[in-house]
Amino acid sequence: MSLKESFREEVKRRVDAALKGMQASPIYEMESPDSDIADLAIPCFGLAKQLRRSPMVIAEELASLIEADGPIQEVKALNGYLNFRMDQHALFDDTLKGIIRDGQDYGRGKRKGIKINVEHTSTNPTGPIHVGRARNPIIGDTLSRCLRMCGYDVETEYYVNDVGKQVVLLTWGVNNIDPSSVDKSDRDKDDHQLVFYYRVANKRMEEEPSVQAEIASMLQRFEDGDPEVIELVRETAEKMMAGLKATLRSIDVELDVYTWESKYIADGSAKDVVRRLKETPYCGMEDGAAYLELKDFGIHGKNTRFTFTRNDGTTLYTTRDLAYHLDKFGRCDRAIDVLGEDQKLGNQQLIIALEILGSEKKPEPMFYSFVSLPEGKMSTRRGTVVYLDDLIDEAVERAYEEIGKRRDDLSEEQMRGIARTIGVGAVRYNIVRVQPEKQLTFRWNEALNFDGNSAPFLQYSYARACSMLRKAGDFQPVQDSHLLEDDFEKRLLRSLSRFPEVVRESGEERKIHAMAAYGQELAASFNQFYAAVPVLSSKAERDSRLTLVLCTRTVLANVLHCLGIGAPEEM
RNA sequence: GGGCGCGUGGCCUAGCUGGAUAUGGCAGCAGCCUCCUAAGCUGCAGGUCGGGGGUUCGAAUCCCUCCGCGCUCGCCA
Repeated sequence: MSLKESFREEVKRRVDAALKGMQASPIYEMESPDSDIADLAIPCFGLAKQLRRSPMVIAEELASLIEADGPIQEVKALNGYLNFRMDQHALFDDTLKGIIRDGQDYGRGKRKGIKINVEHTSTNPTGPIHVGRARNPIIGDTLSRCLRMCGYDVETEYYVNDVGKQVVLLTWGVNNIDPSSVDKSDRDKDDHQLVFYYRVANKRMEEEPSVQAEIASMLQRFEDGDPEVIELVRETAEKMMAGLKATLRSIDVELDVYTWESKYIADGSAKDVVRRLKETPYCGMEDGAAYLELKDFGIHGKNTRFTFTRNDGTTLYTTRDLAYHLDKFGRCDRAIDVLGEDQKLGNQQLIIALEILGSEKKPEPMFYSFVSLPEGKMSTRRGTVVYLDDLIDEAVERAYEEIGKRRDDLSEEQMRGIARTIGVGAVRYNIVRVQPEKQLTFRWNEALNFDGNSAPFLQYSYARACSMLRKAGDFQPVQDSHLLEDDFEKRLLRSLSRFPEVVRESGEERKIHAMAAYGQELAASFNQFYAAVPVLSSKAERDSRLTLVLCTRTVLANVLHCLGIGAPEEM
């Protein structure tokens, strides 16, 4: 049990005993207020009714009945609250020891032996990743890292939609449109080149009935299993995917598994799902198409039908998605899907259908709202997009300029390397710092913010700590906090002690923005300490303070690691 | 129209399983490099927590209602 847990237990034990002495039933809340007020507080308002006395009086009475010793350093009544302070030095010593002992594993939860599959990104291979969708890989990757830190075995997976009209349309375009009639991207990446074919193909399909017919027949041949068309589509999708993977790599996102949707047609599992669904009592037919009636499952709206075959018996995306999830469940204990908010209804239907199929596992969706532009929604088809590649380039370039303003002692290569770390970090942090369900409007000046609540702020603090430790040379770490008496030092120690709880919250409750907020808090505590307390020039306290810097560096590194953001040793 | 989500200082945001003066940041103003990286630090200013009802000792938080924004309601993916 951690020190904080045993403190909590002890408080509970003593409050229970005191209430018993007052002939009151021990029904009360325990909360953690701001750390400058108390470590643990019990509001006495609820007890006031029971005891027919004012909360202030009750708090005073309880305070007089409870002695401060052991893990409890102080008991105080204030404003109708009974406030407890834990033995700070015990906590601080414990924190320092823990960080020095565990290093990069400080805050890591116990290995759980539970395998979680996190599916994320999964954007259609019809165009480059744009900022509207960029939340997906960044949220997915960050969540995966936080879950690993919690002690789960995590596998990340990209579900490639290589089936259906969109990708066939693109394939038609690539193979039938005269390249000289298509705009060229100045970026030498297949996803950027190919998207122009996609746009032209879309336009021509809308305008020319002959093109529409051609694409329809191609789609038909694809679904009939024509190897020639399948090969062509696969080729195009592979090219697109190579571009998408390169983009992901540039923001330090790599996925463990790529699963192609066409697999579930080829291996017959999608057909199998159709067969099984048709045997259920919820199945109905309309004009030859099979559907599930979901009105008894809490689905509202005009249409409670979940159609799972076309009238020619071929499968739909949702059918294959069912087969995919059943397959995935066989490979993990839990499955988390990071999805755009447009998938909400579909996902709800998917979960019900899985239940009808008798699946014991359910996917756990995590939704995010789309990023829009000030002038409206982003659209690959219309070309009203900001591409992630362009955002990254711009961010890295900006970071490079900033380094140039500050440093003249670095090589070109060093500057480029640091610029990349900072630029990419800034973009990732900016997305992860807000709750996923908040709708976001993309603005260049906000996306490229390097001050305040930003990745460079955390990175700067880390680099600062590194620099101090470099200058300090060898020293003996002091795993004892008795020389750290300053308020700035105490606040920093308190922040450091909170990290394990933040790991738990970010993974277990899937609040990855809590990790970002914590990083900001820790960096701020450190910078304040830095400004107020001399370290290298101090005498008796030097080793103690250097230990504090060392521990801060370790925890900042762990935070940045959870966020998937690089930790530059200088900047 | 139905469902789901969001609405917090000029802008972004935390808090939302009810509790003490509503958290940070950006932009603004005023200071701080003879000391460990000023991408930093200190201070000032800025709030009807969308509006209105209700529940409660207590509401940003729960309930009702209205308003605004987003997503969605395909034999698309």
